[in-house]
Order: sequence, then C-alpha cells, then structure tokens
Amino acid sequence: MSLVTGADTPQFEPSTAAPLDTAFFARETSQVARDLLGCVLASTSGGRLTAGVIIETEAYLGSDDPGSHAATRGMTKRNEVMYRAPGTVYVYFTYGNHHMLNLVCEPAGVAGAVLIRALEPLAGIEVMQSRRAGRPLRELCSGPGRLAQALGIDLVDNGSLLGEGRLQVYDCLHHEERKVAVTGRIGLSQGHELPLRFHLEAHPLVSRGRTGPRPAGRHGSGGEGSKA
DNA sequence: ACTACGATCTACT
DNA sequence: GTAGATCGTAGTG
Repeated sequence: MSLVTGADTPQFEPSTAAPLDTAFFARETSQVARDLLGCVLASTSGGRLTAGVIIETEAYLGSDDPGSHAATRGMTKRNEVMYRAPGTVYVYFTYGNHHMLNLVCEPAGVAGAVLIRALEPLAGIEVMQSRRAGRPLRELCSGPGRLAQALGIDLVDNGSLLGEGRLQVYDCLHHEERKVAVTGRIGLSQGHELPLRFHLEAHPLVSRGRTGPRPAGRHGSGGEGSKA
C-alpha cells in the first residue's frame, strides 16, 4: 500500500485532483521545494498516464547559490529557462545518460528551480516498468534520472508550462501529516552543505547518493553517510 | 575548434 | 565497493 496516501492499491485520477496554480510556484524556491512533498506529479508522455507522489526534492537558487546552473555567470542559453515564468518545466541532460526534471519558481526574471529527486509510484506502474526494463518497484522512481525515464520525460518537455504540455502537478491532500527532513544536496562539488534538500521522513523510496563533494577524481561514489 | 566536467545510474567484483 | 558510460554546455584558443 502507499505509505503516503494510505491507499491499499496505488491509483490516481487526474480529473478529481486540483492542479497547483502559478501562485504556488511564484514563491521562494526553498519553500516551494518543501511544499511540493506529498504532491502528485503526472505525465501523459506517449499517451500513457504515469504519476507518483513527490517524496524528495532539492532547491536550486540564483546567483547566490554556487551549486546552481544560475550561479555567477548570469543568464546563458542553458539556464535561461530558470528565469522564466513560475510553473515552467526545466529539463536538462547530464552524464551522457540522464534527464533531470526541475520546476521553475520565483517570479519571472528571477532564477530558481526545484529538482524532483524521487517519487512513490502511484499510477501507470506497468508503463514505468516497461520503460525501466522491468526493474523492481523501489528502483522505478528513486532518483532523478530514474523518475525521468519512468515518466517518459526528456528534452521535449523543456520550456513547457505545467498543464499545457505533458506534465502536471496536483495539490497535496495530506499536508498536515507530512514530516519533512532537511539535509544537504546530493552530488554537488560546491554548495552541498546548504540545507536545500527535502524529503519525507523515513520514506523507504528516497534516493541514495553522496552529500559531500565529489572525490578528487572524476567518477566518485559513496554513501549518504547514515545508512545504519 | 577543442577540452573539461558534471544536480547520475548501472554493472560487475 | 568500484569503475565506466556518454554528450551537452561553457570556457578557452
């Protein structure tokens, strides 16, 4: 059963849910990152509905944030989307393999976005499994690259507005029951010490990864440091 | 034009 | 636990 919704059988019916509005995203990025926990992300990519409860996010700010694509150099061709209207979808490609889904925050002209890091699968689980080569449920959406693949998200979505393209986010019905944990962000060489990663406490499907800096080499690995 | 590097994941040991 | 994949972006020449 779903640990977030309490439903015996995970399911989701978009027609009965309330989409988040522009005002929700036109706020401080870290606040939006926190409030997105428990909300439902849905994709209609490929004509198939897939959806999951957001259980882990990270906030990326503007020029004051050394870990952000919008740090120091101002607007570029790549990070230009981070300055667009709140509720815009920002997707980029990294490590030659992985798409990352971000939702743009703050008023237009101010950089800020929330990286969606993990979902609890809710609808279209068979579709997710076919896209993810039949991997077990806990590996479907536990990581930003994984959930993008499971929901069929790619660069086609970059720059679209929530509700106007293939993606939509629906309001959280259980705000009062959420217990939110705050930690440093994962996988950054700079800015990892800032408390900008949020996840639902004790949820078994949150991603694993290092919070410290990448080791001197290139392809580092390591644990989150709190496995036991 | 060329080079360095990364908001990661998988596979194999 | 550790190494490799793989390519867009941005900085430099």
